[in-house]
Amino acid sequence: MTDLLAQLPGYALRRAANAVMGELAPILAGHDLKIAEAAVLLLVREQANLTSSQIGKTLDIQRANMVPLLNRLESAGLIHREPIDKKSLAINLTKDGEAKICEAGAAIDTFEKNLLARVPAEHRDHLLPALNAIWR
Amino acid sequence: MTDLLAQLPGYALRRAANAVMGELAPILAGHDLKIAEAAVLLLVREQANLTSSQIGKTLDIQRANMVPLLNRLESAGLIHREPIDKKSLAINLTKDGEAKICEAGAAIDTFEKNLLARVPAEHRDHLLPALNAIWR
DNA sequence: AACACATTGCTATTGTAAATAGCATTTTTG
DNA sequence: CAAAAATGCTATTTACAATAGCAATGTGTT
Repeated sequence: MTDLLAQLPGYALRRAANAVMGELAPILAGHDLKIAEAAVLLLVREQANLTSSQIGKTLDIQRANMVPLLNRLESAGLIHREPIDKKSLAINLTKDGEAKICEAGAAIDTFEKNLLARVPAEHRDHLLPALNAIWR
Repeated sequence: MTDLLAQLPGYALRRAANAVMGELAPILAGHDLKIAEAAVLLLVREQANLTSSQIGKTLDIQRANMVPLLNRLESAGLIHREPIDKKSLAINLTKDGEAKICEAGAAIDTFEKNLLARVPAEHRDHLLPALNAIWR
């Protein structure tokens, strides 16, 4: 029908991302996490002692918006902030945070597998490198 | 560095879409259009006499949100609404609307070409079918 | 024809994510 | 040491999408 729009990579990208995030959000909501929060937890698990601004730079979240995000994770007992020097704070997972991202991570892995399964086999291995080439 | 996140297709999709829309928005803003508005104009140009709800279904925009969008396009003189029956309105481009989407469409085409050019040649032709398989 | 039901376009409101601007403190650098 | 940059934060604003409800019209069934 509207093949015109589906022939524009930009539009397809927009629709695909909306669709996928719209599916992922309720899954993570089942773990009481938002998408951006899960991304922070994954990153913090991989790399210890990151500061708020380092996380923000990596995930493309502005400093001002990191504050309420980290506040929520901290008051949920998932992370803790520890002073590095008199200016910076190291962000690390708590025990609860490790457990949380462990179970949520499993759900994400399943989700990602299902996502890739939707892509025809001949295109599947090209998706990730193509996407990463666009933004990295 | 954070290869973990870049290995998740869902995350790469999110970041790529954000990056691309973040680049497209100011280009369209130069034509006094938002992304969703440009999509409507492209659709309406391709298919005459669509109703608001048909456009909404095609572009995945809710009826309630179609109203201010179409209002803006109409008051900008780009579209006009004409009664089909006593309930429905046909949306069509005005002369100005045709001119607008003609010039904006050229900018979009250039943008899309540049977007594809970023993708390594061996992955390029797989991007669109892979994305469309995800949401269509 | 009469009825229940769905659709259309709309209003009004809410919620949420992201952007902007500014500030005090601290660190870095030239 | 002085100027500039970085850090974490507050407060505000903007943009966007979601929700609920409504009157009018159209559709389908019996």
